[in-house]
This record gives sequence, structure tokens and C-alpha cells, in this order.
Amino acid sequence: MSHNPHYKQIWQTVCAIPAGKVASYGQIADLAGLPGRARLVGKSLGYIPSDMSVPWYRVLRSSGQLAFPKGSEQAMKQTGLLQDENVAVLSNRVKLASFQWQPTLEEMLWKLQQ
DNA sequence: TAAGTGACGATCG
DNA sequence: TCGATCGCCACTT
Repeated sequence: MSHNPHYKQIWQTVCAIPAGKVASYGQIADLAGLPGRARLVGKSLGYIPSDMSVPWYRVLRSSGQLAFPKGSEQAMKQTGLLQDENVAVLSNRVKLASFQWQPTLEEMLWKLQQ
């Protein structure tokens, strides 16, 4: 499973999300060269190797909702981590209009170097 | 080989 | 905004 070469590409893309910003699963899939494979992104986040620090909590659903049910341990942790970066989380949801990451060409080129 | 399963997305009511 | 539905696709059983 973690042999899948696409996973590494996905993790690197997630690493390129700047602090204080968030991205959707579909957006990550697109940037990683896997358009339409949002579900694969979700899976890969569950397989992040422990020796890699990936800001998985900056990835949300396309609606801005957290991927986990409100009140779950994971959701509370994710909410805390996002608020530490000044991202407002209200009722298990983030305002994408204010916090969604919009990659610039420079950021994309930087990502490709990694 | 077929059926079940998801940290999803778009659409509809 | 919310839940139900369907389409989607890699992976598991």
C-alpha cells in the first residue's frame, strides 16, 4: 500500500501547504497529478510514515468541513492544530473563502523541487 | 473474480 | 446548511 508511488507525491503536495492555509482533498489530488482521485488522497493520509512530518490537518473536504465527525478525538486535535495557526474553525468547519490555499506559480515550482 | 469499504466530490431536495 | 444519493477508484477480503 505504501509502495504506491502516488502516495509520496501526495504527501509532498500536502507539505507545500503554507501554515495558516488549508486545501481540499480534490485540490491536493489535482496538484499531485491525480485529478479526480480525492479518495486516494484520503487513504494516503492514513498511511503517512512516522518519520515524515506531513500537515495532514490542513486538508479538508471541498465544503470546508473537517473529514472527521464533530467531537471525535481526531477532529478535536485537528481543530486545535488549525487554531494554533490562526485558522478559524467554527462548528467543525473552516471558511474556505478566507483560508483556502491558492498556490502561486512560485510555490508550485518550489514544490516540484522537493 | 466479485463484492465490500472509504479521512471524497458534485448534485439535489 | 444538511442529509441522501450516486459516481468514482484503489485496496482488501
